[in-house]
Amino acid sequence: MPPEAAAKALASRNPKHNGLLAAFPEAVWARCSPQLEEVELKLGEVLYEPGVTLSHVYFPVTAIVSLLYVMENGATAEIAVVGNEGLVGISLFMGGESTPSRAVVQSSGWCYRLTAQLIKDEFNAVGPVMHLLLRYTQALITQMAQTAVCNRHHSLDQQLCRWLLLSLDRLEGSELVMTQELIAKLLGVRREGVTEGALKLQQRGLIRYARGRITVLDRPGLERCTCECYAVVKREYERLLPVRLST
Amino acid sequence: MPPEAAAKALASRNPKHNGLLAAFPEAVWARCSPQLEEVELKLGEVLYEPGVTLSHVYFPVTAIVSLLYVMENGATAEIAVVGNEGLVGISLFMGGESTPSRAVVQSSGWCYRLTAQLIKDEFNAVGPVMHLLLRYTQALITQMAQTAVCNRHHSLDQQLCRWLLLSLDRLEGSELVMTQELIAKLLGVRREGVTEGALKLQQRGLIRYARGRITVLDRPGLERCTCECYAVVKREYERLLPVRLST
DNA sequence: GCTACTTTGTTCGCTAGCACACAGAAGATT
DNA sequence: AATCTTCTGTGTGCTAGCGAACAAAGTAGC
Repeated sequence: MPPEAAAKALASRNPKHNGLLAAFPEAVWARCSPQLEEVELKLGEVLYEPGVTLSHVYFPVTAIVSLLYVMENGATAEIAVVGNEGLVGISLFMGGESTPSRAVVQSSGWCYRLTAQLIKDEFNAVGPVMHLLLRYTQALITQMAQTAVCNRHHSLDQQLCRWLLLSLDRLEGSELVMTQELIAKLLGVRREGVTEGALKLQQRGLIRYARGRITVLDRPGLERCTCECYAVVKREYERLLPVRLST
Repeated sequence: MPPEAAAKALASRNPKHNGLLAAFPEAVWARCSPQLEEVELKLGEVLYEPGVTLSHVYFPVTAIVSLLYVMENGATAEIAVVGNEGLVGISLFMGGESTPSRAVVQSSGWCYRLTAQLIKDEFNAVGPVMHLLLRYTQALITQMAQTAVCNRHHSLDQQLCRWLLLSLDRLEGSELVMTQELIAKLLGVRREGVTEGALKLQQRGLIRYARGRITVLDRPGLERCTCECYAVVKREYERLLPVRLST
C-alpha cells in the first residue's frame, strides 16, 4: 500500500467519521464508544436478511451499504443507500426488530457497530440520540419514497446518474469499484441497459470506466443529467441531519 | 339517507375505529380524547403540502388518504396509502416537521385529529404510545419500499390489483368511489392504461364499474392477479401493529 | 505463453406502456 | 328535451427497456 493510501485508510478508521456517531453528545459518547466494535465489510457481504432479528446496528465509515429487496423470482431492487451519513438497522429501534429487506455491502470498507441492546437503551433514554436517529430515519424514508417515484417516472440513464451521485457522496475520492452487472442488480434493470447508459456518459466525458472501476470526471455534468430525485433527497438529508464533519 | 346507512355512518364516527387510537392505553386516552377534533374529509382535499410544517396529525376512520409525490413536471406517484389502520403526519413526531410529499384524500370520510403539540408531548412521554407510533412508521416504511419495488418490476395490471386491494382493506364494503383518471394519477400511469386494466378485470368478473364507482366482486380473484407486494405489505402491518378492533 | 474467466459491447426481435386523438355513453344542467 | 360535461373505450404510431445470444477485450492462473 502506498504511504498516502495507508495514511488515508488509518485516518478513516475513526468512528467519528460517521455523521451520526459524530453527533452523539459527549456523555452518550463516553458510554458508547468503548462498546463500538470495528468491522471490515467486504463487497457483497450481507449484514442482514429479510425477517431475521438484527443483532447489531452498523455505522458505516468508508463502507457503503445497500438496502435491497429481493423478490420471489429473484429480481432485486435497491430502495436506499447508506454510507457514513447514516446507519443500517433502523428496525431495531423502530420496534420491528426485523424488516423484509436485505442489507448488502455495496462498497467495501470500514464500519462500526453496536449491539442491539445498547442502541435500544440509548434510544429509550429519550434524549438527543433518540431525536437524531428519528430524524435520520425520516431522511431515509425520503430516499425510499423518492426511489419509488424515480422508478416510476425516470429513464434508466437518469437513474444511473442519480445512483452514481448518491454513491459518490458516500465515498472519498471519485472512483467507484463496481461492475455494471452489479449496478444493474441494484437498480433492478438489465446489465445491457447499464452498459448503454454508461457508454453515453463516457462519450460525453462525464465518467471513465473499465472492468469494475468507474471514475467520475465531471460531477456537475452528472448532476445536469440526473433527475430531480437526487437533489430532493440530498436537500432533505441536509435539512434533517446536523452538519457533517469535514474529514 | 336510508336508515342502515345512517346507522353505519353514525357507528363509524367513533375515534376508536382507528386502529392506533384504539390501541392507546386508558390513561393516555383519557388525556387525549377530549382534544380529538372530528373532521370530515372530502375527496381531493389536501391535508398537507410538501415542505409545510404540519399543524395536526390525522387519524382516518372511514376516510383514506394518499401520500403523493408531485414532480416538477406535474407527474405524480403515490408512495403509500393510509386508512383507519394508521395516521397521517409521521414527520411531526419523527422530528422533521415537514416532508417533501403531499397528503391527499383519496376516499372521503371521517377523520380525527390532534394538534402537533399534543402528539409530540405524548410521543416524548416515551411509553406505549411512542412505541406504537414507531412500529406504525416501520409498517409505513415497508409500504413505501414495496411501492418502489413494485414500480420497478410489476405490470400495470398487477399494480392495479394491488391498489384496489390496499384500498379495499381500508374501506367498509366493497365499493370504491374513484374514477380511472384519478387512479391513474395515483399510480403514476396513463388513464388509458388503467382503462385497459380495468376492462380485463371486469371481463374476468373480478370487478364491476361505471362512472367513478368500482365494485369488487371477487376479492380472492384479485389476490390471485396481483403481485407479491400486496401480501408482503399486509403481513408486515399485521406483524407490527396490534390486532384491529373488529368493528 | 496459453487458457479460462470476467467484464463490456452489440445485435435482433418483442412488448408494455407512452402520447395523442377522438368517439360513444352516462349523468348533470337548463 | 337539448345541451354540456365527465367518464370510459379504442385506434395508431412510437419508444424504452426486455430477453437472448454472441463477440471482443481485459485479467488471472498455470
